[in-house]
Amino acid sequence: MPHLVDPTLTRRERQRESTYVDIVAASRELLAESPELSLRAVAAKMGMTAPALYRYVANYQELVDLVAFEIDKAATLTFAEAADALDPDDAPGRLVAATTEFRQWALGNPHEFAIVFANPVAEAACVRRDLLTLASSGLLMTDLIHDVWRQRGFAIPAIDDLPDVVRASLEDPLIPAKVEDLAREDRGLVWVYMQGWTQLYGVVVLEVMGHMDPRVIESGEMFIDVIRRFAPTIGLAEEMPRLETLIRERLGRAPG
Amino acid sequence: MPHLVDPTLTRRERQRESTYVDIVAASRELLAESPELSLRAVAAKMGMTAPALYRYVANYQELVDLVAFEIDKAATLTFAEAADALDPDDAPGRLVAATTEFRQWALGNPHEFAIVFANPVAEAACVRRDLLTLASSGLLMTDLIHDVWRQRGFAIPAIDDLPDVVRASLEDPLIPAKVEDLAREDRGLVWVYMQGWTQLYGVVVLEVMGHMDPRVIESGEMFIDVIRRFAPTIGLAEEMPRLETLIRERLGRAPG
DNA sequence: GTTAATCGTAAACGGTGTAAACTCTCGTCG
DNA sequence: CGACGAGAGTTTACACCGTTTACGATTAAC
Repeated sequence: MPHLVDPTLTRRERQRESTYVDIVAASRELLAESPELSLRAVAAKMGMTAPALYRYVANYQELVDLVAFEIDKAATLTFAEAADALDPDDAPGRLVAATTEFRQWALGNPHEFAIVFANPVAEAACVRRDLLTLASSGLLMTDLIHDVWRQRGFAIPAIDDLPDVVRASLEDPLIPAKVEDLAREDRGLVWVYMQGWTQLYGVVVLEVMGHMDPRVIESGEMFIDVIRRFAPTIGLAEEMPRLETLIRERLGRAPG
Repeated sequence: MPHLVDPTLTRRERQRESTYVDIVAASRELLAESPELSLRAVAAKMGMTAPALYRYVANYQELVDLVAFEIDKAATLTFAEAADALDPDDAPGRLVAATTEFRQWALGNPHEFAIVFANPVAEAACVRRDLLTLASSGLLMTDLIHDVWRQRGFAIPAIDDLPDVVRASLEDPLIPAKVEDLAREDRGLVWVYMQGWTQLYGVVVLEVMGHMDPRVIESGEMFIDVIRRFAPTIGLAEEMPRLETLIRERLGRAPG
């Protein structure tokens, strides 16, 4: 949990911080009911008038970015928790637990998911400059895949076999990914991560947006199928039966 | 091209039809510039006042549905054209051409794509009762995969091996898929289709929404990678090198 | 040629994001 | 302590949005 009572901050600054927290809280309450997030409604929920919010965000988009960023941060925490419920030595289980939790969260909080996802991805590279490089679900996922690789040592593509533009993207990624502690010859792992992230995000988006047979969504069979098809890529083919039961346990739980 | 001048229609009815066409045209012009589609702007662009539009759609959502439906229809036509540019005997080439065209169109018309995609999928099961069961990109894609199967005869999952809920979904699909002319024991093909559609839609959404390294998007390498990884599922592993050059040719073309 | 459906208008209501000017409450400094 | 100035909030106002209502004009039909 971040900043309890940072004494280096003046009273006004602390008050301002807490107002930011209130803004996010009010926004998320509204999102729990309606898919539309309006600046005026947020202000009203906080007992303020709309123009007052302009002391905290420059415009509506910045409000959305702020909320999206904080949602991502908070959700990532729950994904990490799901992983931490398993043995640290069970990297595959941890990865699968986090991804399943991601899927369950998305289905249970479609509006929050939409605000993080449908956003043009700028995602608050501004406003609150603190904690910006931390959190973000992407970083967690890289970490988890990295752990699987360290424990199971699956084959990763040789970086020189990859297309030029991909290589450039791996050596200096513009997308959240913890990459610094990876030797150049191991950077192919990041490509694997991007492949996996694409698969995962792909199914989940389709499910949340309802672009799939409702019964298939409800059952989670397509989600499992995607994971099953991806498993061999990270050396988890043999372990898949065990992981599948692990997934199905989590699918039963009420999402959210 | 649909209905030239259907003489069974009275003059008023024809006028009304053409107004619908105008509405869609105006909407698409607006979408080409701004991501937001407003009923008032559509009316203004047509030289009408906003309330007049309520003679044609019951509310804003219905306008969106109408436009989304027509966009899907029109876009599907261009996908089909891309396929038809190839030899009818080359089902794999046709499939790949259509999917690549789909991707290029989505990237070139992100707002139109978003309106079709971000929509709760109800997608105008109303308003215009004509041509409703036709078109829809989904149907085209099922057809193309079906052709590949007929020509190449790849292995499809036995329907009885699939989870119950999936089987139910295949026997009576709620999602656009041409399925009637498929024997029960061949219905596993529909599952393959759903898998492929999930993969395709997944990458494209990520690319359009910008949730990927811009350089990777620009190059299309992740798109190609997804197709390459899916190819074996429909028996196209050996043919993939040829298909890949086919894709790359299309990627060069300006999207839109 | 009258009638009635159709298509359009203007006016209005409540909602939105946003800008400007103003007020009040503080923390700071002389 | 008292003045000052920054900060946080208000009110007012504007332009835009979806939507409803009441009212004209056109036009097809009897």
